[in-house]
Amino acid sequence: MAVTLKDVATAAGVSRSTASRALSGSGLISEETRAAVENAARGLGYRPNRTASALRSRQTHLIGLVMNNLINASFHTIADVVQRRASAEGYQVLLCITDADPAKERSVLRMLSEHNVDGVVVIGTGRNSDLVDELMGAGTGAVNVIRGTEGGRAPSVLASDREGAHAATRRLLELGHTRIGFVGGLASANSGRERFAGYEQALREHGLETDPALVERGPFTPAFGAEGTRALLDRRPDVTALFAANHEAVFGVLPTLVSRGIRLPDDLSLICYEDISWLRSWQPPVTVVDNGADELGRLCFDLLLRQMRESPGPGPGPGRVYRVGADLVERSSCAPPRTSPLPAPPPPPAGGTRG
Amino acid sequence: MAVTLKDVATAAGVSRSTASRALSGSGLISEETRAAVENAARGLGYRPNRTASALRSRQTHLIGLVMNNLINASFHTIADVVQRRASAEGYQVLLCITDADPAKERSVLRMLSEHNVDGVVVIGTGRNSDLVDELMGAGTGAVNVIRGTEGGRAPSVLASDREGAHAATRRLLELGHTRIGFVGGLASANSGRERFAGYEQALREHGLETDPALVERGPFTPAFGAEGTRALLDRRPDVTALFAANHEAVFGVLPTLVSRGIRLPDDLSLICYEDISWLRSWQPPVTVVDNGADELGRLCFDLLLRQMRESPGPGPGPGRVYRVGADLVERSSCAPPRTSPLPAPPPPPAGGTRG
DNA sequence: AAGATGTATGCAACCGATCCCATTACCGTG
DNA sequence: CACGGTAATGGGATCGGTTGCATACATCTT
Repeated sequence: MAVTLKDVATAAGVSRSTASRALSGSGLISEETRAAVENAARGLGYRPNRTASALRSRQTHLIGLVMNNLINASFHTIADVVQRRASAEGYQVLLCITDADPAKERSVLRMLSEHNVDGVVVIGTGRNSDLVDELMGAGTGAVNVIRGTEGGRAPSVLASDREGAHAATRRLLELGHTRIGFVGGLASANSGRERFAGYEQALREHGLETDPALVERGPFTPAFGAEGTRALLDRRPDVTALFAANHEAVFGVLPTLVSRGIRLPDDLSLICYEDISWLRSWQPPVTVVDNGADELGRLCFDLLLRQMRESPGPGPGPGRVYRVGADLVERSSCAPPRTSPLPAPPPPPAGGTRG
Repeated sequence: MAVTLKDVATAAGVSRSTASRALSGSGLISEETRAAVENAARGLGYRPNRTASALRSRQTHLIGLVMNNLINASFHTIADVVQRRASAEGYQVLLCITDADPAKERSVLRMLSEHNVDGVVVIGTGRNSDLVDELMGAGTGAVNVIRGTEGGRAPSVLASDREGAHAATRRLLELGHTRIGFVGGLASANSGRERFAGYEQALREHGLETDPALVERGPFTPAFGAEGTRALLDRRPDVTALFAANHEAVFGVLPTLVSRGIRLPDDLSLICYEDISWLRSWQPPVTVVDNGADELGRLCFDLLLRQMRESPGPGPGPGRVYRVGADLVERSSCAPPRTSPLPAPPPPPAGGTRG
């Protein structure tokens, strides 16, 4: 039904091989035959069959993008960047969502191998390095992002969670804050652990000890952000600055501050992790740590592309680790500590009346 | 290098055809040969080569997902749902981002055709129905979501923007509001047009005329949401309710209300379009119109699956249009109109001091 | 002028699974 | 016993490009 290379060859009066070489640009072809073939192809509306091409040439121009979910902002930023870079280089992206379920991850990696992808980007998963190594053994490229594998052959592109948290905390200390609250993720997550470590390190370097009463750690949810903030403010009303260590929590932290009538930066200073777009349009614009999600995406695809272009694959040694820096983006949510107490906690939910 | 069907066949002592039938489950196979082949396959770690299978059987088990961007919440919700449903049915998703650029769209659709995808989901684009029709002519399935094509053969799954906006506005009217502000998208976007129409219709049905001073329309950005809200509040301080007609604007609307010390629902009632997760954890939780993004995703994939399972494709008539309802999700941001004026506009940015 | 390079092209195998068709084996039945 | 029918399997073409090798002819070398 569809126009095949054979049709083009016939129309141009050459053999299939010649037509193939003319269109792929490889091999020796006279300028006139090339033109003839190209005209014939255009005239017939020829579309190369990539499946057939992939079968023979062992290049599918497909890459797999394996991630826990599409909701997390860093994840879909990376997905976005990888997709754009890939398509600019003639690769298509197979989107795979695993819900952080190791069994799904394994089945997805098997699937990708059956589809003969040329490369794999694995976001935020330090697991299954055995399957990834197996893929690499078969000549497939692979890169880990956000989380690396221990001892796997694939290179890793990691964020600088500890450094970012350290910079944020130090900035607050420099402004004169000494009672800095931490609202962030559990130690069970790598990023939660690292960011807390950065926070503690900055305090230590400033001669302060971590005060457990100033620390709220819990799941990566807005609900926890709200709850944790409330608890922290109630327990330590003398807190003068807050470090919100992940953007999911921020969705809970900010509304809670608002509902208590706490104004930034006069009543409280706030720094958030990850540069979510709406933190820019917040009143006032919120100072954030940009974890470099764009750069993570760019770098990891470039590493993958390099692997895919080199013939066989890298040596058997463990994959190199690359770091992408985190930047403190100063906006207007930080100031020196306030001198008077925080506004009173909110009045009990009164029905529709106002003072 | 890799284990092929031939190896499995040899190991099991049968021919390639028999091995193929045994593994694919089609055709007549004795129970014992099937078991023998399956054991051989397992033993050798056989992975079917989907590229080869696709070439011969003309089924790639790939579907294309074409969308403007990954950032828009409805879009990535739909992408998420489609990906999950697809992978549950053994299909993989090729992610294509077009930035709403018609030229990119066309090149993406051509690319998908070259990759021989079994189906295509086109989100939020009413264009290029010619290329989509061409795909369908070649036996590929296709579905439009959010926006349909005029006269194209692919079915469309549309949201109920007008009805949703109508329901929201009516709810505010029922509470007794008569000065209801509209902050939303330009008429150049379909959703902007439809939602505004629903707003106007509800007012009309209530015997009210649209007051241009209460309407702010602009780009789908937080910046416009903030700016529009400020302008509207300044122009009409007697406004008692606000309908924020898209979630991008909401990111600007809410902070602006907060910065003016306007409390929900006592000072102002607010309804937002699209059920973004953090509107649930806002203080107070915000009443929203859920445009049914999940259901849009589910339905459009089911329609696609049906097409892909039916042999050739639908008749030549124009594609059917399906509607997914919009639900008003009542939370706590709405109340009867206030009786006293709004709090005064914010003080000029004073440097660090507070009353 | 004969041999050595080099350029342009065709032939045919090939990638790995699928599937039409032929073949064989085995059953029941008139 | 011959014959029709069905179940199970093998043979080999096929999907549509790609690619190694052979071939043909032109150009260059000494």
